[in-house]
Amino acid sequence: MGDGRDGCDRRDECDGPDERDGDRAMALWWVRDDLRLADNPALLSAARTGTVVALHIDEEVAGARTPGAASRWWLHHSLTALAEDIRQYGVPLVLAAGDPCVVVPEVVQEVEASHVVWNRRYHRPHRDVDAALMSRLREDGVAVESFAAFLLHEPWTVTKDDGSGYKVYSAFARACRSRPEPREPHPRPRELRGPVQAGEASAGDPGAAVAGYPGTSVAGDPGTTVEGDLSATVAGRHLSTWFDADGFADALGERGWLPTAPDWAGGLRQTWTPGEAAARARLEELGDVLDGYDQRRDRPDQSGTSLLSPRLRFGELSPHEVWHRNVEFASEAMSSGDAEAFRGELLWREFAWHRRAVLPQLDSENIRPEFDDFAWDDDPQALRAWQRGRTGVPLVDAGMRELWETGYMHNRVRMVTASFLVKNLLQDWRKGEQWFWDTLVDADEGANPFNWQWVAGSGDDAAPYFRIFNPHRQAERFDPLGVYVDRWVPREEQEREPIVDVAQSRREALAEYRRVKN
DNA sequence: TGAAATGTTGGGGCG
DNA sequence: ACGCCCCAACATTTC
Repeated sequence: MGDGRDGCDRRDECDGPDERDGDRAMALWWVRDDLRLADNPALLSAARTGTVVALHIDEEVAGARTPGAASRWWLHHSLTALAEDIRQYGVPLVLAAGDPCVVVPEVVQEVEASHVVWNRRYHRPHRDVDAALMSRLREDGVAVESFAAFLLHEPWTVTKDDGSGYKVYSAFARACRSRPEPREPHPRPRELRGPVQAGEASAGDPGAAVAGYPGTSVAGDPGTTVEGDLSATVAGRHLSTWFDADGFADALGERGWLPTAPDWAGGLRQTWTPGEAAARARLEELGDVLDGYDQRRDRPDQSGTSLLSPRLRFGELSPHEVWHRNVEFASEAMSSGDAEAFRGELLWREFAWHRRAVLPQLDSENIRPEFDDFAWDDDPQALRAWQRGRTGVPLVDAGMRELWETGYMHNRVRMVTASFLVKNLLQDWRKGEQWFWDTLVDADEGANPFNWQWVAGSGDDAAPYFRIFNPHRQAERFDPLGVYVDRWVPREEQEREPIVDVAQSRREALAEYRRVKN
């Protein structure tokens, strides 16, 4: 674990597919936060190796949180989209649950996989699981490889001269920019083969695919035959389940990731289409977004942000693809400030993960220990009012309602609402972090706790404790006509009395911050 | 990726 | 014409 690389080779740069016709190797692609076909080095490697089976695990990992409710909603639909995409090739997406160190070897045995691949992740509990699993599989004689795909710069590749990591964003960003340009994105696999041939599996009649097995030549593609043992039971189900859209949907539904009573996901459905195709469609609009981005990204009353955060969170797009698309637009007569500002946002995401990789307690412990003394107010009513957008402060309420309704909140409003919870309501930042974790579709183990500690002032290179947003002033500056607030809060409600005196509570927060500092 | 408090300056009203 | 005061506008300091 010391070097943080799962002990594997670096194979970020994949050459073209191996021409190994007749190679019947079976590769298991463990799908995590990389729900895409494009620029997916693990999938590309699996496709070059031979026949591919995909696996997604509802994981129980000590020290790592399960995704929040909004993220589960997203994951449900994005997995559905992915399963559909790979079913075209006869590649099944197997769903399993439990400890990966138990589940993966089981699935390997069931599908007789000779290779296992995945793209690396960076939260320490996850890295420990991946490292343990890798050794275990290798002991069993299984070939295992992991790849870099989630970040432009893996945390341990950006270091100061003494080999340690960065704690200050500006220095980190400078170091990133002085490194070699991130690699170009890989194409989708040119060939992708599953145990069942394309056409058969997606024909809507799983029985036909199963009946054709084994050893049946598939018309139109005489070079390949159906292979694998469909009588096997994978993750408690007959293998044919995973080739069948309905069978897959049933199994996914059993995870219980969609809300039932009440169904709070209506706004999410209206706002988002999870899946790689929709992600790519949005990426195509990046040129429009970048025009004036430097100024407009701060304006919640304008659609000036990229909306790519959940795409990156779930890996529907790779950061490499986003980065290079940005560069492409930047070279097209775009004011360089706009493209540069957007790059800065991508690097901020990298920085959050750079810190997270060495701070497994980032979501639970103050990075600056003096904050352990802070006398947070424990007021469930105030917390509730904040969560539901009933604080009586229009911009705060607008943001919290946007979040509840859509699973998203404009970035500037995130800063304002977070500052308000911590520095006006004096509630512990962890309560806000937990709420965002549960309600944001882009909640990320790196960015979410990192940004909360940044706002609270308890992180390194955080906003200084005295930097307190005045929500009225922020509304004046960034939503001058009240367009954003009007969208989320009815006019008459905007006249309500705030639950807290903004000026007074600010002074109290400053006094408390001053006390713990000394 | 702040905002309030405090300090400075300069124009204009006025005696 | 001059000094004084007020205060807006801007700059600096402080939290």
